[in-house]
Amino acid sequence: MRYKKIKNMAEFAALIGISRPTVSKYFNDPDSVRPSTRDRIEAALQEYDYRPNIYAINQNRRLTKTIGIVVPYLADPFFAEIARMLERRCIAAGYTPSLFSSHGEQELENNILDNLRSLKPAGVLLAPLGRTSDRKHIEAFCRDVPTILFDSNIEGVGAAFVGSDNFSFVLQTVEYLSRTGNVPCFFEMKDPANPNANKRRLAYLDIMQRLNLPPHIVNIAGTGWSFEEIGRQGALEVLREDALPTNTVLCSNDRLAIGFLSACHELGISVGREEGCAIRVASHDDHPYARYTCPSLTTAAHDYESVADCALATLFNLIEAGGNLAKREETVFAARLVMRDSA
Amino acid sequence: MRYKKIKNMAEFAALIGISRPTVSKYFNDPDSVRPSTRDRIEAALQEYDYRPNIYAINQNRRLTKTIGIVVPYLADPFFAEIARMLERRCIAAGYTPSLFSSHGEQELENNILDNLRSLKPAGVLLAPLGRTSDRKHIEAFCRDVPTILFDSNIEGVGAAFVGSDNFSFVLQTVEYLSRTGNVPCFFEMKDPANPNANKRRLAYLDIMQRLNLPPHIVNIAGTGWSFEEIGRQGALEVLREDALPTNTVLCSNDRLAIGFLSACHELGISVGREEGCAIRVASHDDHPYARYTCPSLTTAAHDYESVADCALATLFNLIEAGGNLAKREETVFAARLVMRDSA
DNA sequence: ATCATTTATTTACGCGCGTTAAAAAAATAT
DNA sequence: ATATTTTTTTAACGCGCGTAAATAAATGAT
Repeated sequence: MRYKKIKNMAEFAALIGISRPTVSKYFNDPDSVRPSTRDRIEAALQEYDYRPNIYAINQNRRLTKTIGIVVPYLADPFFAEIARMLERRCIAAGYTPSLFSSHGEQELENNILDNLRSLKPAGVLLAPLGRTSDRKHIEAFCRDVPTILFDSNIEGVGAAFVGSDNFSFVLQTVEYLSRTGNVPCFFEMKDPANPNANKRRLAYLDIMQRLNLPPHIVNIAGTGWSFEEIGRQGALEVLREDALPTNTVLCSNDRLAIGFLSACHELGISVGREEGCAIRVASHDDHPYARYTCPSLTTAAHDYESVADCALATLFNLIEAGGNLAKREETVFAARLVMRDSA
Repeated sequence: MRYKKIKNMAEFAALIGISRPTVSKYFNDPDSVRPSTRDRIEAALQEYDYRPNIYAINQNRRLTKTIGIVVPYLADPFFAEIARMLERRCIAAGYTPSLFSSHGEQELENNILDNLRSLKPAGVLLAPLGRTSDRKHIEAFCRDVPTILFDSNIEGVGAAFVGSDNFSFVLQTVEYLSRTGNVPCFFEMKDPANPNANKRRLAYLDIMQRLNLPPHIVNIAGTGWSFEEIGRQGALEVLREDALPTNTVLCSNDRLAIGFLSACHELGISVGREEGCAIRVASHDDHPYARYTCPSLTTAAHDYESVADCALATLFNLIEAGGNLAKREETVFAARLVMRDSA
């Protein structure tokens, strides 16, 4: 490869004696030019190292090949994992993903959407902050950019929603726990930052009522996204005061449960479903680390793969349909109970 | 706010009766226009909702306000955490961060750099794949874009390197372990994907020699980035065969250790520094979850904050200096031994 | 009121590319 | 060789903005 840096398409085209529009056509679709021309361009591409400026392309194309992905908190392994799957699928489909984290803040979420608008993405996969989102802002964004919501629904916003069925999560864990032992209490933050927490509490209350069981909610203090530490502190407090209403704990999510298990270990409380264990702990999400807690965590798993597949399939439909779907569909996937050793 | 969408700066300028170059000047630096003009623009900004297209800006400005951040694997909480810190600091400094994950693949790393070039970022913070990086490609990129390497060094590439001192990590753990009990063996993947693994093994061998202690390396199989599972499988095998050369295990990194602890729990092997425990396990990184393993993991901690601060400070210097530093400095931060319960 | 200074406007060009319409050239068919 | 079809070239404009130079207007000092 000769070292001669080429700064734009005109220069590259001149160098090989082909007109710029033809080269432009080639990059849009290599099959749209005559084979002999294609060969000359591709030979030159080996020789010199030129790549069209993707942002200049995006500025001009009606339909770009960029897909925006926005999650509320990327340092949460759950979102890191789903983002990873989405990115890989985008790349496989010939798109360029662009990933953003709102870091749990409304202002950042708004900024990210404003910047995304400039990017003119073909479509956007947005997992909103949820309760703390700026609904109007997101609505305005969705009017301009084909957007699929995932993980956390905002009624009527975006062209579709794909996520997990919180009711199914709680139904399976509650049903399993109460069938195999004592009735679970529900362990959660009083003022949770993550979007699905409220739905899970409501599901818990609803299910307990249906099963004609007494609900017990254990609210712990704490704000922000450090769920493990919040769970641990909350658990230490509750356990020390012996304030647990039952010996079976259902945590709102796995990160709280990780903190809970850590607290139990510190206090020498044995956790598990086996004979002789003091308490059972279960949870929701099947967080990437749930397999590696001690004891391993019994939890209701997201169908990560299906959510990722469906979200992207829906987005591609939306893009092909020119940005509008006949009706706003909400697709939710049921949980899969993963029985491990903690309950 | 009136609903009237404004598509570009010219339209916005016309609407308020100010020339476009003046509006452009305002967005570059609000203080560069007369207060009365500034007020009119800002009043209009309340009224209508217009934001300049950041990618069009980047195409034209010599110095953009974008900073690229590239990490080898974002679903690894270590990288997620350092990326989070870097992003927040960029935003605080008035820059727009753009985050990318190489997903452990050379081809993706190369693509990301190619796209970043189009973005014309003011600077880039790159944590390369390391051994599996395409050195020439990264070198070529660094010639065009002011780049600071972090986490994993590539000799002579980039304007500077900021990271952690692997030798210091291993020195502290080995010293501590051998002082307080048996000599540690070194538990690692035979063919590790993460960049710092080799340096840690070499440091271990070096330190053991200096201390005149017999080195033992336990190599386990496995490829890819699922370190917890690899560590768990490896540990199960080694423990079942009773092939551990000593009762003290030093894992190359915390993720392997998490898997190791999980295996111990499965096999009913007690881990800890207390009397009566069968083995001790220590590790390196102070992974966000190291605090929550059972028992909590004794490890050598990265100085995340200092690495993030220094990497950005160096990058800002580089940017101010116009893209060239007098000499290529390598800054490494020492580890901090975090004594918890596992060793 | 006059002159000097600061700030704003006009005009025009550039960034790197997409896109279109008309004209020219090349390939294919007859 | 001629007519027909396909492909490429030429020329020109647009995207949304930065920037520079020349000119005009507003401000401040005297």
